[in-house]
Amino acid sequence: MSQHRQPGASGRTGAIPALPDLPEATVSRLPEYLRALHALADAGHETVSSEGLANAAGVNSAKLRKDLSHLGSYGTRGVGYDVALLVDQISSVLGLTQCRTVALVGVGNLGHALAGYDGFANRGFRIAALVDADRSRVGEVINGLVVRHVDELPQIVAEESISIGVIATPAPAAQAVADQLVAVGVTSILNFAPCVLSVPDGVDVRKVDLAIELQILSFHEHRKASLTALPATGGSALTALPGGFAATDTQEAIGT
Amino acid sequence: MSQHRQPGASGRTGAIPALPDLPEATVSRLPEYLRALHALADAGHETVSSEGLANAAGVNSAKLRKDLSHLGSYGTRGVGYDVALLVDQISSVLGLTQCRTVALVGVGNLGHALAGYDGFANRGFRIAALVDADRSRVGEVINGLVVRHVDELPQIVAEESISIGVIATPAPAAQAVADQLVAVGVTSILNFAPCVLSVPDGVDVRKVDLAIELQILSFHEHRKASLTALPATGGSALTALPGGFAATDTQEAIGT
DNA sequence: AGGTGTTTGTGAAGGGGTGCACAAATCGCG
DNA sequence: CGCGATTTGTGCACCCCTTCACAAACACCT
Repeated sequence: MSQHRQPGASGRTGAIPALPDLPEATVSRLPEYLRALHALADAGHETVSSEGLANAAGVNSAKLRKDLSHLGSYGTRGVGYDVALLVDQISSVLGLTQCRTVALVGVGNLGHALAGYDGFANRGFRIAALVDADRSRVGEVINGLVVRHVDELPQIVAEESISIGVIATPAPAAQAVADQLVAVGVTSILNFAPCVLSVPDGVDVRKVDLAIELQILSFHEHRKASLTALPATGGSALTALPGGFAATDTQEAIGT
Repeated sequence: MSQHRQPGASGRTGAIPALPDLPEATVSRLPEYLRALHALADAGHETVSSEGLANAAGVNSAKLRKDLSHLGSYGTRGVGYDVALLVDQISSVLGLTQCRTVALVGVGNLGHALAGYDGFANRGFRIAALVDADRSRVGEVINGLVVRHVDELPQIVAEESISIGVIATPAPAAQAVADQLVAVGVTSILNFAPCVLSVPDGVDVRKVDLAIELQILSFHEHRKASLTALPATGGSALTALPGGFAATDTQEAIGT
């Protein structure tokens, strides 16, 4: 967090949704709750207890209740939460009531897969434009979309109201692409390139680095191997590896 | 963290590496430091100051120093850190001195891209096996590897010493695949399927959900739009939110 | 209506992470 | 050899987050 929000700045009662200024940790878990709720709705459940939803989302039930309490009181004591109501509430808070359009830059190996990934459309995102800096790829059709040149970004943003830019280029090209996205008014970027982007204030960048995830797993694997190789100091339960970060913080990040 | 380690259990001086029991937040940042260090080494730098490395990794310099201090004192006051030495140290701590082999399950859209992603090989990981449950895909050659059936996992693990399993299947199939991986002895899983996996203690699962990242961005986008629509109570700066959270987080991992 | 059982919402305690600010340590130079 | 400049390593205070535990609230049954 680069800066803390000033304490009273969000009070502002009277506005339409009255933004509750959610803790960042809560925001990062809301999408997981939403996914679990959709699954429960598909399974026919009309209400869920905090315990049930917490299990489906892989978190502690107390944590779930506190998270939801930040959105307001949408549960009924003795009964639980109304699934449909909660879906609407969380969707609204996340800004998913309107379908958000995404521009994807870089149609290499990874970009190709992202362009065809159906997990986006299922959850309220529409890839509206494919862009690449390599003119030899311009014109190629992927999943019904024509690849356009990165220089056309201004027109593209004018045509479709792009709200998020996804960077799937090689690392050396990423910063230039980010600059171009910012220049045409994009204020949210999802970066798959393994490098740090520098952007002006007001622009959000989230980074996903597939290799980093593997390296973190490698660390734990390494540690587990070292421990089991030791003659067991005094604790006998080393085989079970009580240690654990097993499924907790894991099982949901990107949390960390 | 599902459980805390008992206070004195890790002291155990005398073992070969003397595992320092790193904070989880530090572990999630080490890969980013490693990437930045490689870039610096390629650029010809032999030493870096904490300030320089922190900038390259997108973190605070004090945080970086504290993180590195957990590994031991490998810096020289008044000079900085030896790049090559630090690369070796971090690689060693992360267990990257040996090349780790990965089995990838699910060669659909996403799996296909992961199989061809060169970011893995570059950083010490080798995809040693491609596996799918769909027999119509078995035999297909991707990036020089033949797709094999998931039932062959026992033989595959016997041939290659698999240390990490990557699940890139649709959500409904993920749990069954995880069970099979665990059954053949895999204790680290990277899960791209949008669902919660349940695994026994001792098995680490990290989850990467591309749609969740977009939803988190959507929230901030939504909030920014609501705020700018307001007459601005007092705060004008919206804060870029460059920092992030553990694992897959903003501008640095996942993160978390 | 009243009692009982269930579940939410939250106060409070504790742990962990972050960042400031400074002392200790090292280098280079006169 | 001593001094100043530079940079690391870390004690400390603060803040956020997590978790426990419990009172308040609601539904259902008799």
